[in-house]
Amino acid sequence: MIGLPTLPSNRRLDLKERLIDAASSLIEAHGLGSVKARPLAERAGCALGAIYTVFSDLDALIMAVSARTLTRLEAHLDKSEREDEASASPTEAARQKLVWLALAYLDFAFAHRASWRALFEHRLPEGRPVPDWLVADQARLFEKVEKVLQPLVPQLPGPERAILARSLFSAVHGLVLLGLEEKLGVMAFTTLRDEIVRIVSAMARGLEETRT
Amino acid sequence: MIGLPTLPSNRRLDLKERLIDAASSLIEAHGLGSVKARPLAERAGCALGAIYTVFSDLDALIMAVSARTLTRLEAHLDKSEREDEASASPTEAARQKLVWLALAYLDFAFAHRASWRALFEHRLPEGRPVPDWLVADQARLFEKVEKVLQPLVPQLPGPERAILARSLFSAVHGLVLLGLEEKLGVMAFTTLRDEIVRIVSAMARGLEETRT
DNA sequence: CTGACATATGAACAATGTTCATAGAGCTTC
DNA sequence: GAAGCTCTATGAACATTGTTCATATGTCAG
Repeated sequence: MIGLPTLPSNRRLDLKERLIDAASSLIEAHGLGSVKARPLAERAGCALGAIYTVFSDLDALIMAVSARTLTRLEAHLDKSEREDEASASPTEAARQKLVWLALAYLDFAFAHRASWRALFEHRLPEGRPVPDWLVADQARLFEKVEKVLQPLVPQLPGPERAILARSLFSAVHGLVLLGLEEKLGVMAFTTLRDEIVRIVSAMARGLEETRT
Repeated sequence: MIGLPTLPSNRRLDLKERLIDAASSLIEAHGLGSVKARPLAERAGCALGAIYTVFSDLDALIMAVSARTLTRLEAHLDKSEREDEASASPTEAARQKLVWLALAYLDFAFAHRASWRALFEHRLPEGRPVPDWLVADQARLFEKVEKVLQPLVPQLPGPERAILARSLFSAVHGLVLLGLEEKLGVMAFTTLRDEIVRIVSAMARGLEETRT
């Protein structure tokens, strides 16, 4: 066997990494359903049983992939926030930011379709709770919206704003989800973009009216 | 023998019905993942192999369940439309109808959680196309929204209105989907109701503004 | 009643996730 | 470097699934 002598813990981490990579590329190539133990072992260059020395089962591996995808998604959204511009008014700027955030979400989903879909498609066996760290990772997405939302509805109490943020996120998520859903005939990307602009703008305007 | 174009005797139709019932109740009780061949056969009171005399595979059976669920959903939404009231203006009435439609969607999803979820959770193996009749069944949902939408955006050309209807549906779908998503901590039903009212109203108002 | 066709059956197969007895790698001690 | 000890990696074996197919059973015309 070639390879430099590595400490056991390094080897473990390395294997973990390789398995996540293998699962990622399988998902991206043929969807969540193609994550099978034997192909995974082959791609990661390890024995079948080795998988279970670093992950308790395939679900745990898939959640590790999800965590990585969420990190990348967050980074992608952060990038979009930096593209600020001077705007007429603070509410105008906030509205603009909301739209950008939504478009960035669409871009990510489009560019990494299968991985993004796997995030929501994957379900744990009945009765098994989602780990707290994964829930927290997802909750951070809502917080991003919440921050941008602040100037639009300044009078709204914090908890209600959190709920509103979740709702806005959900609405955009629905647009992207069904827009890219092949079951319904995928929408043209530019059409989808326009629709997101239209709906998010409409929501933002509608929200402003209720401000007082 | 390829395909199953056998003559539909009464016994066959009966078995088909029983299998759909069995699958339905399994889904409602323990989710899509619990639809397994052997329990199905037992519940339907038939032999294992009998399943494959009326359905080409389990996916076909699940799609039959989906068709039934869609029919019920449609009926449920139609009921909500009849609850009309005299309103101040035509646009006011349309806005109200949109909200009712969305709330009816939420009610159905809440009352038949697992079946409703199965509608979107189920995925065919890669490369197998969704049958046209199922696509058509789903498309009818969009049409319902489209009809209600007409008075709100009368100047919009037909095709664009169809797209807008799909977008509105998608947004509401997203709200319901993530609102009932246990992965994220389910929202209280009344909160979710309020949020749907808020968001749909906001969208409707926002759309009206762009009318001219 | 008999033969010919149709239908139902469940044992057997293939694909899959997971386990575990075993082989072997790495480390310590002499 | 040999011997012993611990910890890891291995893949054959098992359990659970969807699906098939040779066979048993039913049906009905003549």
